[in-house]
Amino acid sequence: MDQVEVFKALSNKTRLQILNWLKTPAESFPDQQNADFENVGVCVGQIQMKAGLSQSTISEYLSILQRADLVSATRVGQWTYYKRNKEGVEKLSKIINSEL
Amino acid sequence: MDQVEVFKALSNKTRLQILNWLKTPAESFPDQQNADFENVGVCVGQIQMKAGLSQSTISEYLSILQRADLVSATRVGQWTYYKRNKEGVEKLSKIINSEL
DNA sequence: TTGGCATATCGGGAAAAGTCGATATACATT
DNA sequence: AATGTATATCGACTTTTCCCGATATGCCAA
Repeated sequence: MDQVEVFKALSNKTRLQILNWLKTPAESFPDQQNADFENVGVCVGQIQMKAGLSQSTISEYLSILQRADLVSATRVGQWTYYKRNKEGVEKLSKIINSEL
Repeated sequence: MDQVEVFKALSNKTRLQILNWLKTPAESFPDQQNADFENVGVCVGQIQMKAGLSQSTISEYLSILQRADLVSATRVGQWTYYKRNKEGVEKLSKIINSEL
């Protein structure tokens, strides 16, 4: 894992917010109450609406977070669901505690 | 504390290295064996030599780390000694564990 | 198979970061 | 006072990031 890439992914207010929303999706996205999105995640459109930036920007932000192993994506039909990647966040936490 | 500013400070290979060096200065700077720099820190020149970038760049990098509360500085005569800021790093660790 | 959504990718303009050499400042020594 | 040394700041240039609109792709329904 490239540590710099992870910190770059976190160097943006909106991306930090997204990660924070995905930590507690039920609270952050109360409108979407159909699926068990605790397991699948939240689709791009919901995140985009809440963030208030353009669709292309949010799509790119999510792939930046994914490349940093901070979220994972699942495609279902025409939707892509993103969820927090526990392992990646824990790895980051360990790096900070052991190296910084 | 501005979280984005902290992550930006960490979004650079050299700055990450510096922080890592300052975690164990005795091992990272074996040449400088006079003072108790465990308490005071390491002067800019030593860090610059080890990093291999220009003096102005390292000076700026150190002030970026300082603004992010990751290091602290002490001026002694014509030298400025930088050391790791335990509190700042711990605060960062807590943010990651509670918000991301 | 055509049209409509959801998402991804592309191209670009503006702003910020990376990095340098030159210069300024501040302290120490003679 | 003059010189030397350590660090900080400035100005400039290049590279990267931010964020958009436009377009492409992939999937679904009629």
